[in-house]
Amino acid sequence: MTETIELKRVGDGNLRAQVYQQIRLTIQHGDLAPGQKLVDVDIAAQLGISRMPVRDALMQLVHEGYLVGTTRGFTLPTLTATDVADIFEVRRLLEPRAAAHAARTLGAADLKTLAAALREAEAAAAAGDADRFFQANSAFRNCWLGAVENERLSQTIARFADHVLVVRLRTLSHQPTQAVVVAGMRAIYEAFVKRDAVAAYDRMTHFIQNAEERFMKLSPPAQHSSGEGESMSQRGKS
Amino acid sequence: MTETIELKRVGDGNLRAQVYQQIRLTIQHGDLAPGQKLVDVDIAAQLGISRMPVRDALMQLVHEGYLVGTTRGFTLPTLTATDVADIFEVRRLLEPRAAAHAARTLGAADLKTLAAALREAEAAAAAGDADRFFQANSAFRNCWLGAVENERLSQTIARFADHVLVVRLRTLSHQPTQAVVVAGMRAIYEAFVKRDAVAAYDRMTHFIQNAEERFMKLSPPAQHSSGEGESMSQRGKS
DNA sequence: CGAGCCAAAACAGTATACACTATAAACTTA
DNA sequence: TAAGTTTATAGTGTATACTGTTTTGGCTCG
Repeated sequence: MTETIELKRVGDGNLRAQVYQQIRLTIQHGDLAPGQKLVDVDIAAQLGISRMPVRDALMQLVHEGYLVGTTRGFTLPTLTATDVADIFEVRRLLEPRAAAHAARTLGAADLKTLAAALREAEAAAAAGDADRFFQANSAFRNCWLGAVENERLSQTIARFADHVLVVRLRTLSHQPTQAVVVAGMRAIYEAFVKRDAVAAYDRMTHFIQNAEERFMKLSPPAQHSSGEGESMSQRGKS
Repeated sequence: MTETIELKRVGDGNLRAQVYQQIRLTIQHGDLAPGQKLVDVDIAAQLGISRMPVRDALMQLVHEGYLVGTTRGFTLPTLTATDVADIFEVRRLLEPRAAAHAARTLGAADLKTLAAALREAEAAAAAGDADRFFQANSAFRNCWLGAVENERLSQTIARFADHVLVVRLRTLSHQPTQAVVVAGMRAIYEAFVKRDAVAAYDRMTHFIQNAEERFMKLSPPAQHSSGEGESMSQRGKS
């Protein structure tokens, strides 16, 4: 309402999928104010389509944890420290294994992409450009994750990583954190180049532990589930 | 069409959630023929409601992997050997850790429930009642999974376990398999009773490995993603 | 001046109707 | 008789309209 986000349809076929993609990219890019309300009818009007596809897309995003559906519009979830800890626990379990897989399956082209993303991240860190750094980081992760042959594994990781990434935008502006992240990326990259699955596993473990520590240290602590923060109230689950 | 499944609304709040629950239970219980087509308008007529809530529920189930949405109705996915292997890999990563958690947090009432489920499973196995065995198995799992304090972890596990469980119905009728499963349940239960997180971790690891082996050995092998089996063609994902 | 209540607006849930697409079956032709 | 084409039907995708609920703002009463 107060600040209409610009949305454009991305050609993909299904309207629902288009809207879904668009909103998700908007969220991932951080173009969404923390308290911003996403209202289906508004977005529909902005896109010149009806409410239904928008509504479907929003509900899918809610189900995936990108949004929370309150009684009054959809909005970004405010992750508590517990939420973040939970997500990082799952990531710790999954990502090292996935990295080990990737060490086996990454192609030469992928390694080139990773190298480019790594350089980009270093440049962005040196320039203090948080946004570029964020993008390079995502590119790096998407690349090696794409090489993991277990689709369910990589998709699950991508989802959970995205959840914290939304909040992590803040800590990623922090200069020392950027340095730590770059070092971790480089270590992982080198393991990939050597096709050393064990090293990839270990370094990814280390990387995630570091990321969590950094996050916990720097996060503006919306402490444990006090009555205020709405946290993640999943609805209608088993 | 040919065989209308009986559906009843379960009181929970909004229609979408009710329908979702109902269909999911139907799937989990195995009351759905492998080739059965789920058509929104049919279900809607059967429940005396409109298509929309049914459609939403079906799409949610598709997104969660319980169903696949073809151009002609929704149907059960036919998991290939690769699919099953992928799912078991994720389960191997997640469940031992979750079991270790549960060993710490399970209450006395929970242990009673687990003991009851275990006895029930043993009785069902002795009687050769595959259906009862299946139910007891689910009760056991849901109980300890409910005690895991990391919601995201337990929900992710529940989902993946359900996916193979649908297909596992077949192997679970096999007498020797039932014996193996019961032995595994008992081992895990005893670790829980002793509140031994390490033992719970190890035994769960062993249990899942066993389950996978059993499955692979007995499964009517819809082999690797040949052109025929439609497998899991997720639509509109990243 | 503050608190409680009532009314109106905003927004999600649900229903119905229409359009478009893909699949399958039937008919025609070679 | 077989193969290709066309048509019909089944089923999803999208739109619009309506209803119920919750929240917010204003008004009145204490």
